[in-house]
Amino acid sequence: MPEQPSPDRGHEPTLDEQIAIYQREYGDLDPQVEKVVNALSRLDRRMSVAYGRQLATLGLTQAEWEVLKELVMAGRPYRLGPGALAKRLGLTPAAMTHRMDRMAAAGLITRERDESNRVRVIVELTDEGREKWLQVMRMASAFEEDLLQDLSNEERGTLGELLTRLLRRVEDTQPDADGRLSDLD
Amino acid sequence: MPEQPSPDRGHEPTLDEQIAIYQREYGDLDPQVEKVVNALSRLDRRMSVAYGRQLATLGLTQAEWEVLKELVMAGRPYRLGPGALAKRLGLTPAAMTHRMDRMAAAGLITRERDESNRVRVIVELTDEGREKWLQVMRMASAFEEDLLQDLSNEERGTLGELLTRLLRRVEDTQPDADGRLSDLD
DNA sequence: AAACTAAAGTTCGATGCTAAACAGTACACA
DNA sequence: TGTGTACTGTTTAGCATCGAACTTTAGTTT
Repeated sequence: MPEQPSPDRGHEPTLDEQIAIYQREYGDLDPQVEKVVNALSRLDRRMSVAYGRQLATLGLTQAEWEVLKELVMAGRPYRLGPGALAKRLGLTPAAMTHRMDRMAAAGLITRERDESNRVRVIVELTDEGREKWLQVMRMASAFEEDLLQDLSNEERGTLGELLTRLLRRVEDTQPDADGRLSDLD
Repeated sequence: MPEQPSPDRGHEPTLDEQIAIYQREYGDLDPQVEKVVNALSRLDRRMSVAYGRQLATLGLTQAEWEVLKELVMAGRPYRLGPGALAKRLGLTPAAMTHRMDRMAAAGLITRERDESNRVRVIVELTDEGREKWLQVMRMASAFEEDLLQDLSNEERGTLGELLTRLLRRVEDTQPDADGRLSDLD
């Protein structure tokens, strides 16, 4: 088992280690700024992975969850056209067509033509789809509460406020371009 | 141009609007927690998009950037095997093979057999690859500094500390499983 | 030595995505 | 009435990825 002289430890560096490396390789960095940005990025990644695992236990893919979420957010009767969905999710209409095929086959949505304008299609959440959404929300809110459990109420407020200010800044600086922005809240 | 009676406003809800909708559709939510989690998620998305745009102006894809970053992080002489890269980036070895093909063709890396163990391959950053990395770092650090410009030094410290605590929490709770975790710091 | 075992990387088939070409419907205007 | 134009959703071709089978090499065992 020759692994002694091998130059490969498969070990991910800690946040502080990573910042130290960046500073060594590129002097002109503010460690405080790097810490915020990299912590943010790592945190989001870990959350996405955790989320993905929870979805898998319910037999859902990330793609399906995104669509469910948008339909619920649209409010009753939980209807939206494929085009609107595609725009909200930042997908091409082509991708949406295929996603609908799969989700309709899985019984999460129905798809029918709009009789008042036969070019349009109406995608509607099924009862089963809505039930899945509720199950995910239960798991997700428990996970999120657990994630923040070490923070006091005041700290949660502070964090929310600081993040909101950053968000406003980036939204002002980098306007939407299209409508293409999605995530897995 | 018939768009008046259309049920589709392509408009993304604000953070507060979104949280209000969630509460309407699913009562059992802590708005403070939702605010933190959703702001985090939105922020990361916006940053990724901004980052992707900057990379594009340098003629780089996100995929290429990830590989450049890992090679530099490995330190001089900026060498790593495809397997180690794949693990760090959370890709299958198969995907790595193709990425290498493209990046070698683009002159960002070289790929040669390890003569001391002819099953292994050594991927090494070219001077051009390193130069690209530096260019990206210059743009990125400017962007990050701009993003945080509204926060005082003290606020930056507080934010970094709070995020770090969240990160520690999630790392303890959701151990790595594999080595598969990457991001675009 | 000869044969197992383990490990690294590549090749192969299938999936989901994008971009671009396409087809069908509704409204405007002559 | 007929033609033009805009808008929707689907189809097609190409690409990146994954999972699994395969090839080559190194070390281990007998």
